[in-house]
Amino acid sequence: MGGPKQMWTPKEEAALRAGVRRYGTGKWCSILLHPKYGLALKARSNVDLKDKWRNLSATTFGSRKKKAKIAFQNQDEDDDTALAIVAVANDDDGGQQIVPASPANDDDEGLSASVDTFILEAITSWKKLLRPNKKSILQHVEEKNNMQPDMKRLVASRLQHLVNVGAIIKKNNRYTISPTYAAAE
Amino acid sequence: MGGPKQMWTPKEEAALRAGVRRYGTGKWCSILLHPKYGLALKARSNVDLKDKWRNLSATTFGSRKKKAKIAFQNQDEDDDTALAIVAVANDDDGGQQIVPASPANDDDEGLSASVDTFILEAITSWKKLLRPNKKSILQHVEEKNNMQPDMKRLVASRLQHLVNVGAIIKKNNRYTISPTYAAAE
DNA sequence: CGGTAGGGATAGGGTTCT
DNA sequence: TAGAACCCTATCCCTACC
Repeated sequence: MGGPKQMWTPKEEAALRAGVRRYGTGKWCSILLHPKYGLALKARSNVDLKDKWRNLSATTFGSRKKKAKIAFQNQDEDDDTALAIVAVANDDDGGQQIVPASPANDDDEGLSASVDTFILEAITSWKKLLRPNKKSILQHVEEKNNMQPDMKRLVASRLQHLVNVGAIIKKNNRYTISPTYAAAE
Repeated sequence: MGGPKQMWTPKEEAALRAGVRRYGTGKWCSILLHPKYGLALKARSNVDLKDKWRNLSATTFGSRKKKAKIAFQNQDEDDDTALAIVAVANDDDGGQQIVPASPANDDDEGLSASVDTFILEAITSWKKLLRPNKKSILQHVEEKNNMQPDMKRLVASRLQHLVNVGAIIKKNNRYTISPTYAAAE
């Protein structure tokens, strides 16, 4: 049987989110039949999709005590309220428009969103004392998102963007989550 | 609640080993449902069993620090001089067939079972003479079971499992049938 | 029989205590 | 520092219900 545990890749998550956007929840087989999403999710079953969606929902709306990354994952309807990152995170096949400051934005949907997520994740999950610098963040993102050689530029770009929108703060070349966002708690 | 730490007693460990021998790893609830083992382990949860088994495995085999996968691929030669813990208690529940539930690959349960048989066979046939080391056992199994290049890994894996379970004892890189286990047969 | 929802079990990483 | 016990939760599995 399959190995130990198949962790979901950012790409798969993106495909799932986009699929739910299009077909709604509970249409797992429909999502798998979609040419694009189905391709990205070819290693997953309908039950897998169901389980993963349950997870995403739980971490998004559930306990706010943990990692801040949960605050930046959004999926359902509009309500792209307080968090700027949310707007970026919601891309799907439906004609998108926002996608700010995305230099290397190609076909790959969800890439910027994933990068943003990982950047925030890197910052929030950093061990107590040290705050990550750009290199540390890049390393984290590359681990999570094993891909593209352009990743360096993309991370730098998204990092700058997140600072610009006030999601994170840069100080002495090190980054922290903006108190405003942390306050969302 | 959950006062201090509840250290595992030898009796509990024995029950766990016997349970794994009967049901295999990853069947923690099954072990707890067993009338006898469950009784001895009534203070433990399925997760406790899983955690304890992980600890036992870790201390029984390599205290090699690196990645488990690397260690797994490197176990060509004998190297570890660990003394297998054999606290196997009164597992008089009748001679149980050695069950599958291999740690690494459980692609074929019957295969693991037969490998176990050959391993035990190899050890017993050596009994009068020298106690076999891993290489000797591998050779025996390969003769009996002409096949797969994966056999090396499989034998090593099953060997570890049998030690874990208390069926055989490893000492100075050589193996013997556990007295307790031999008695049960 | 195929798909879904939900409960529950497991695996593996983290954390805490000694 | 390491090891044992325990916690957290993503993933996987099982069953009932259409």
